Amino acid sequence: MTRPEVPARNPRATEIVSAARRILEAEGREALTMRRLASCVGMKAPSLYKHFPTKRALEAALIEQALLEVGEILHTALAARGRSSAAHRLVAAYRAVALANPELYRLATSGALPRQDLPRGLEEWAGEPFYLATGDPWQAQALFAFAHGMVILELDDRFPPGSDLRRTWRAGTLAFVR
Amino acid sequence: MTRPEVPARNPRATEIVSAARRILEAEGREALTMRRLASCVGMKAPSLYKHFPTKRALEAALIEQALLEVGEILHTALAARGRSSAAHRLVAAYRAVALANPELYRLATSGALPRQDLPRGLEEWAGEPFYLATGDPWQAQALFAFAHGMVILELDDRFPPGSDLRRTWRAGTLAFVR
DNA sequence: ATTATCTATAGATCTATAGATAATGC
DNA sequence: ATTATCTATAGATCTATAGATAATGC
Repeated sequence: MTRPEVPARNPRATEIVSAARRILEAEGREALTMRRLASCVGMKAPSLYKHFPTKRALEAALIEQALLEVGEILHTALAARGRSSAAHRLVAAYRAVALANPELYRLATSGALPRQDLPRGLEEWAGEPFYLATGDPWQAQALFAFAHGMVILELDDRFPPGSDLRRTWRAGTLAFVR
Repeated sequence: MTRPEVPARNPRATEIVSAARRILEAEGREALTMRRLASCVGMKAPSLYKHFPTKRALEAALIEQALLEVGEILHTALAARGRSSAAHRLVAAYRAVALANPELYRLATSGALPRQDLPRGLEEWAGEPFYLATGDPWQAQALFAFAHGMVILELDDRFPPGSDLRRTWRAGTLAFVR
């Protein structure tokens, strides 16, 4: 599978998406309003609608970025062929990219995916490394579910305080490798 | 660990929580507003504040119910000692209770837990079966992360259409049992 | 006396559209 | 001529408080 083409955006739209991402990461999803975003790029809220038809479309652009970056990192990790197993490299990369962009990760993975507004094949391409690493669709989905569960529980601070998550990641990944 | 005591609530407060749960399951988290809830129990929104100091407190009451029910079902599944392994019984019960109450599950597991507003020890008691089933804290957390990941991805329709999730659950659970 | 309820309202938001005006590109 | 912007505003919400009034329990 080859990295899907994403439609090019003009500079202003690109700037808007960057600003949206900064607001999202700095202040969370609730803070990302059309007014706040507009003021961040030096315009008024109604003007944003010349660049994105709805707020959903803007969020879809952020999700597109997230999937592209995650896919890129996972494919790279898989291709690295280090001394650790493919599954280990994969989940380590997955955790790293998610924790580096917690709010973007949350936005991209919680709730329904706006598949209509996303480039065709992007979702599949981003998830492909799990299939390549395990060679089995069910193992792949299960490993992905484990990784997502770990990340989202970690981000939401759902594990008992003082948990050694490094060991938990290892225990889970080892289960799949054996 | 024994099931923690939860503070008793008077009939009116109980009725309010039940109505909140009905709204939540029927129409989702967004629909659960103080006004909508009030009208559902035949009062005006400001009157609710005589029973719950804030909306967060009301949500905490719902989360308390969720944790109690999940804990109950998991402990029961573990105690059942059927022909399948403890881990298999556990995740099957987990999936069943979550899918039967999808919006409540989402409310109880997404975002930070309002630990201040929950009975002491409830969270630990609800999660205990994972520790009992695996006998190892890291395996327990990893199995829990897998189960939560599966459930939330399933609820959010995140798996490719036509996925045979029964097989995915089996593949993941087997990984931990071996 | 206490409690549960009401009305009225403060004080904030939001997303999105209509229509006018300024700037840009042929 | 087209595009990007603005102002003004429609049309909805929300949570939560203040203070008045009715119902209940001693």
